Amino acid sequence: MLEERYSPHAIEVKWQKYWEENKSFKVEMDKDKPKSYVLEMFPYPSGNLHMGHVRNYSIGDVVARFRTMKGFNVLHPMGWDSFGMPAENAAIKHGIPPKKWTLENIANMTRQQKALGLSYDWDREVATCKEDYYKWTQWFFELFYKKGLAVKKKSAVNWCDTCNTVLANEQVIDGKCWRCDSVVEKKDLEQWFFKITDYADELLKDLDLLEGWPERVKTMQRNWIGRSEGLEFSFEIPELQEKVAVYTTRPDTAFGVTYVVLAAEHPLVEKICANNPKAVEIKAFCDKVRNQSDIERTSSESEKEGIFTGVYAINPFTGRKVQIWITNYVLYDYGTGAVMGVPTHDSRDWMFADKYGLEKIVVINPKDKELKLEDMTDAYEEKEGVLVNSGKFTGMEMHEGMQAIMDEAEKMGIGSRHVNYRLRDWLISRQRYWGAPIPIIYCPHCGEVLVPEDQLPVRLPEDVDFNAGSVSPLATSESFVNCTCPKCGAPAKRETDTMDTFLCSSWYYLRYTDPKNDKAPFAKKANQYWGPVDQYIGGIEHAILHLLYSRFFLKVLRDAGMVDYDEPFANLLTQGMVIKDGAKMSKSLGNVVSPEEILEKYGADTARLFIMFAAPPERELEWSDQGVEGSFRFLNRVWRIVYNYLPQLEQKVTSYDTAGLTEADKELRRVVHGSIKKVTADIDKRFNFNTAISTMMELVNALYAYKEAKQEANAGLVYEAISALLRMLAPFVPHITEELWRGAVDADSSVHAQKWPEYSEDALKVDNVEIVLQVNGKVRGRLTVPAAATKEELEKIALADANVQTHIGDAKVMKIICVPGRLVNIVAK
RNA sequence: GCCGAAGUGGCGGAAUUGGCAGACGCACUUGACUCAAAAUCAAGCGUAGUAGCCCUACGUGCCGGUUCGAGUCCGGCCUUCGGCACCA
Repeated sequence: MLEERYSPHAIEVKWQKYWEENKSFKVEMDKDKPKSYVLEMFPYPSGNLHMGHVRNYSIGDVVARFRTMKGFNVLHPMGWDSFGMPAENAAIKHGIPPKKWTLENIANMTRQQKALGLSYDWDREVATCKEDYYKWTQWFFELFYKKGLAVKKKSAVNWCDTCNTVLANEQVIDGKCWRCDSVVEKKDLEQWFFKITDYADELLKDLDLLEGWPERVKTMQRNWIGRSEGLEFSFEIPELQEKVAVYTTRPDTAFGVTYVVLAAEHPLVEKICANNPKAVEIKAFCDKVRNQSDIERTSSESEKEGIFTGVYAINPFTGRKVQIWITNYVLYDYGTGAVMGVPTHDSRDWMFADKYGLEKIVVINPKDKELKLEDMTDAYEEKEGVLVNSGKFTGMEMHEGMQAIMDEAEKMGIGSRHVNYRLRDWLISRQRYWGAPIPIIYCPHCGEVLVPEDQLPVRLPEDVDFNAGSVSPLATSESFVNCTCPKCGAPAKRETDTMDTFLCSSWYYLRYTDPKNDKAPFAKKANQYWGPVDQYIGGIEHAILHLLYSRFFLKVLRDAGMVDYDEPFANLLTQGMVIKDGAKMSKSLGNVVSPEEILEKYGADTARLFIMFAAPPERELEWSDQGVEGSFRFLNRVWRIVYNYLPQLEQKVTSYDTAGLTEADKELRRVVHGSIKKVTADIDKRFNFNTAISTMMELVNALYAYKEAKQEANAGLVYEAISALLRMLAPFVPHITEELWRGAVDADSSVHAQKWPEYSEDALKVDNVEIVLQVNGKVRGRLTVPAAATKEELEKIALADANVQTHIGDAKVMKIICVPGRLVNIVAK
């Protein structure tokens, strides 16, 4: 029996319990049904859900429930990205073991998620910190290792002193640590890398396949990968009997080279210093540059500095002797770590040449004029022009010259065409405790040895000192470090670093397809059925990090034959932030609204409805307490109208005779079917949940208007309207619709097990339409005409209109434009 | 500097293919109900002119263009947000 008043808490608890006990959202493979894999980015178990989570999960839940009703077999799982620093910090600060802290947080956040009424298959839950998960993370490390994609190498890496660990390039934002904002230092260390650069070209190219991704995210990834094409060629250094290779994207300016610059770390520096009277000075300069932080070094505003080495190189194209300099503005780890200096056509070189009085030669002229050095105030960098002062290439158009000079370099054997990427290899080792240990053993005889597969997982020890400093806390556990070599049995030592948590999250979406498998990370069959993710939903902050790493991971697995598609996420929706008073919710601003507080006051359905209604999903969402109030009001309105129509619904009349409908009936029927058409398209094609909801509000308004109409309600029509309304609202507000469905439509079935409603074209038809009368494009009147009116009839009616005639006045009618069903426009002069 | 997204009432936002700008909601105003208030139901609500309706003019960041007709298309700017940036 349906209560007269809507009381959210009682019904929400009731249906949540029912769904849980009945495992209502459990799914299995079913070859007879089309599948859909809907996934929200799994959270870090920080302890409490925030509004961003609620938004993320509400969007996912609407999509999942909608597709289920549309007949898809929907995979909609949830899990935990549960390794990471906060757990370790809790251990350091409060002495709570990371595992305990993490599991308690997971328990609390799971409770909060369940209170939102989300349709997850909880049997598929994964947590990356659990042994049955990180065992496979380690297994993947071994796979990458065997394929030569996991390598240990020494290089200058990013070090965060606050977090006591190295960081990947992607985790350094503006020279600062992504997590704690401390300035990152460079350190020369031997570390484990994943060779993501091997896949740079494919990661770039395949972005074109991702039609269902936002342009913004693809652009960010393109920028990050940073592909450039150019020429790599060498200058001879006769006095050292050496060569120095440079990389340039402007080979057309090769005849304008007046000097060569090296990065301070360049290996030639040492040779240059041997028997060099300026050796002490040069070394001091290089030390100074190397000690600058990345921020100082790479800021384009900072002063360019350099020192002349006293050594010369020969430009292979001109035979000219040019000075070799060392500077702070050349990056050692991009290209060859050395650059040719062309002051006239590169503004950085211009500044440098000005400062140190180096020669300038014009080698490109704009198409229509001649450059004169004395008139120039900066380099000419435009991408069009004609070569001059360039030997046999003089007179060539710039792009033609570029190709010709590259051909020449290849012919001369001094260089070749080359592609460079900004993307660097992914540094995956971390000197931290709460992560998956790297499954490597160092043996004094055999060297680096993988832990045999049957000995995985390498378990995290518990007897560690979390304040170990610049080494991983794992190094303080004797029982962990000391082991025997799997190959020769000699005493050996374990690797003590753990893996970047982004590695754990690079494959979790695959585990969901087969979460309990203890023979493999997932069965190929399960993945063939469920994969790839059809709709991925998450924050834009992962545009590069997680989304790039996952794409890389999947391509490696594809090449290993484990999956047979190219991209992990076919469609991506990046939701906007939830803000209040114009700013991101934060403790320091005091503008945080906690989900629990809203749930307590209004219930989950109101919270979900408001979040879906207040803004389109990709945009920022401005929190409004009054808006929440409005959503609550709407749900009450829905409740009341259903309650009001109980007498009609109880007759169980489920059909009606279309011939016997009154005008009011027809109008309601038209709104019902029009709503079904629009709501379906808004959810399915456009993800415009806000307009879907506004359409349903209009439907509710129409039901109120129908109630006011001076006639008896048509029970069959009312049944159709209420039944469609509840089904369409069900993905958004699952509890209230379930209660109303069972109480007013069908006590024995769940609204969530129903088919999505369908509309009939026939019901959309109208007898009369209102058309707009225009004179010269301006609206001068409105008329209701039969929908079937012909062009000729419309023209006649339009010309007869009094106001239209006033506006035509004495002018002559030139022509009449008729858009049936919309307007008549009279062009008069 | 390069790349991307966006600019519409007091506010959040609609207008999907070039065809009535402002759907829906919030806020506000009024009426009904009530002793009263809340809740609810009904109505109004871009700006200006008009007591008021009708009506008229203006109105989607700015300037221009195409078109019978432009929030929407084209050219040129401005502003805001986001990404990359000494990447040769």
